[in-house]
Amino acid sequence: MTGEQARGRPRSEEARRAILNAALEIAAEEGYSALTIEGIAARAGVGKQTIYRWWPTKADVLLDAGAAKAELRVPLGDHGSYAADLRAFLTASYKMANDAALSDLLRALMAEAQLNPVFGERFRRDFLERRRDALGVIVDRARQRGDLPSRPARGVVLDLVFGTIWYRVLATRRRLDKALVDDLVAVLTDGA
Amino acid sequence: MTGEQARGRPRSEEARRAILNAALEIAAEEGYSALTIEGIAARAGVGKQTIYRWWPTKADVLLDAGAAKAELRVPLGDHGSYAADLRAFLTASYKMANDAALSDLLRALMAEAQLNPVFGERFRRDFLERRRDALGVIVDRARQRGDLPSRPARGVVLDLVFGTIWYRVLATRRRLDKALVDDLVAVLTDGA
Amino acid sequence: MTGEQARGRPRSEEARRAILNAALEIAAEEGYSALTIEGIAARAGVGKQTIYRWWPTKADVLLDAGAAKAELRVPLGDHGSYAADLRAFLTASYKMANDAALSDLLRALMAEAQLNPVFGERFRRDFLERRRDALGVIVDRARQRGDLPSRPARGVVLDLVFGTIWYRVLATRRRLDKALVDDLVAVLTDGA
Amino acid sequence: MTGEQARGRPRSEEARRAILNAALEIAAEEGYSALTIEGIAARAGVGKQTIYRWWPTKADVLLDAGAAKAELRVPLGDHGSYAADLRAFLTASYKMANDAALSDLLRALMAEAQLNPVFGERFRRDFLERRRDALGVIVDRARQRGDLPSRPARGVVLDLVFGTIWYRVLATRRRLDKALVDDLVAVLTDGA
DNA sequence: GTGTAATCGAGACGGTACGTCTCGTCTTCTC
DNA sequence: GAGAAGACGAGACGTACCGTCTCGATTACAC
Repeated sequence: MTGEQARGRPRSEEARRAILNAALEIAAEEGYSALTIEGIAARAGVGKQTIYRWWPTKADVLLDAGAAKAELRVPLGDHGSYAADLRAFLTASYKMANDAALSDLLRALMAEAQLNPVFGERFRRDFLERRRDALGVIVDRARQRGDLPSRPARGVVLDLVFGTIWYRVLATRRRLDKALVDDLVAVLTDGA
Repeated sequence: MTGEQARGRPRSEEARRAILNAALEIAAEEGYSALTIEGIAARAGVGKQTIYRWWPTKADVLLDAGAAKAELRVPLGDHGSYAADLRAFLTASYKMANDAALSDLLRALMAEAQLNPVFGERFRRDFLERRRDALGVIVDRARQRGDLPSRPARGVVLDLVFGTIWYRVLATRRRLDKALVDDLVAVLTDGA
Repeated sequence: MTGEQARGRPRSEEARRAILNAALEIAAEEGYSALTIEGIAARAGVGKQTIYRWWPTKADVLLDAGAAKAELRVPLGDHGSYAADLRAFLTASYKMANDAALSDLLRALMAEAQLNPVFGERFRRDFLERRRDALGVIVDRARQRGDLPSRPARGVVLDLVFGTIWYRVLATRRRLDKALVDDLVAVLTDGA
Repeated sequence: MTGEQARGRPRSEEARRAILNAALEIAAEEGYSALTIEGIAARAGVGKQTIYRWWPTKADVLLDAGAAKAELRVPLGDHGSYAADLRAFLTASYKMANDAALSDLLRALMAEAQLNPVFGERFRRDFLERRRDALGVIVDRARQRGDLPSRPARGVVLDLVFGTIWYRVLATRRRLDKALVDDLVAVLTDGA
């Protein structure tokens, strides 16, 4: 019996969309730190309570709003070799990271994850771990192919790839480019 | 004679110390997001204006407070080889990263750097770049020794090392350990 | 049906009363210059915003708080002659002026009216003019009776009566007494 | 022997003048409530301490600054009769009261006198009582001449005259004019 | 001339209140 | 029962002034 019989007025899909759009717009136009629940409610033409009823923090609204857009852009198709798979993954990733709106969003979410431990946990589980799993598929496939160098360990590969990307996004603010991809692939595949 | 002639009552060194200590204490006890200028002022027994006079944001107070402690813990002595230098640097770094109070501080500052672009610029210049320069010394020394693999490029080495460390601190929250150091050294020195 | 349909949570009558009481209490206990919006909010157990939402300045809070008490104490009943009406009005007025709490309130409001022109306009319209109108009724009735001396002009009677009372309250701080009432009545009725 | 032998650097007459001028200028340009000790010091090019050393409050600075100007404008010459003396006094007074800058100053000082009891006492003693004494001379002279009506009592004459003037200045903000003077003289001299 | 002492401009100090902003909750009527 | 509206208690923000303090520099008189 899945069906708890819904009673009363059903949730408004229109309000939901208006909230997510408003959040993305404000974040894009004025920056994440200018984003407030009050502002979202005002722009969406929605009561504050409607937001609080469905999302615990403004970061969750944003995470929800950004989910569809960022999801599934990463190709996991088999390109025949570890190096080729890696290259495809990295290239797709750096296109995301070089999208200013998207990287601003990610930086804000990562920041919020540090400041709010409860959101941090959700962010890690719902976003970061999924990304790790995606790259993990590539690594596991390489291992099965016998394509994977003995070092570094599987976990370290993930740390190293995502660490480098995130560090450029958060710290140096330099664009990710083909040279970086080449170096990372070389390093992880024994310079083949 | 650099000396701008000081006019008026000189800055109180006592107040400065009280402010930095109070900030560190509150951040340690209650977390960065519970840190407020009002709280610092109250605990330090100081007027709020005295804080605003010398620091633009609470993050700058913390950066200043943490500066002395975090500085110079990194050994740049010559250990005879690139691998040995790297290992020493990484070992020292992960001891810092595994210090809970210190890593909490760093996570908060990195978060704030994302939310406040002006502080971000200061954080990058006054902290992150200095750390890069330190590791840069090791890489440059290796190049002179003829010890440095052709790949990855100097800049990528820095991104990769700091990226991995920061990612563990910010994203996976897993301790840095000897296995990680070993893998990083292996990867960067052609698995020697 | 005047009724603008009220939307949202209605104004809290309880908060309103708590604010007015707190303001009067603080003014009475510590004096008008020790009265602050923060203090009122704290004593009333109310957010500052709730005060700012409904009153522009602390003087307006006090004016509102004092309104009910000061109102209607002035008898306008017909005592048969101009002299008798005047005497009744003056006697009632000086009882008000000799009430320490009330005269402190009036002095503070008159002072604030000088310092803040916008409040001054409100004070004049909502308090001073109403008082003038009350005495005006007595003067007009005397004129209809044929009881009114040709001099002074109607407006000057009001200036003279209220001027004398206010001057004692503001400047000499001497109590108003029966002798003053007798002299004023004599002067205004041709010493009858 | 008045002469305490002055030791140390003597008081700067230049600073004193600069302070009084600055106070009058700011009060005239921005209004009394925008007048601050900091503002006076800044405009006068003077340290705040120099103001606090010589005047207890900003109202005292203003009282001092206005003293010379307001003083002695009131003629006490003998015009031969009580009515003529009164008329001369009132005419001079209403010219003062109709001077906008001067009446703004007086309103501010009277307001401050209500809010700050210590200044109030000084204001009463140093300004209001002197004005009463001046008019008192006229009344006393009338009594000696046998010119004075039996009513109202001497004190009430003063209350009534100054009360009416102050009330117009503080409350109705209407200009004082010849008609008022005529009515007051008539009322106080038995309509002679 | 060489103290000694009080003044001066400057500006930092510990405080307090300001008026605003946003939080997350609540209370109403409407759909 | 969900939603829009908007008032509520709470509390931090950054600013403005308060009145005090601590500097170095200046200016008088006393020795």
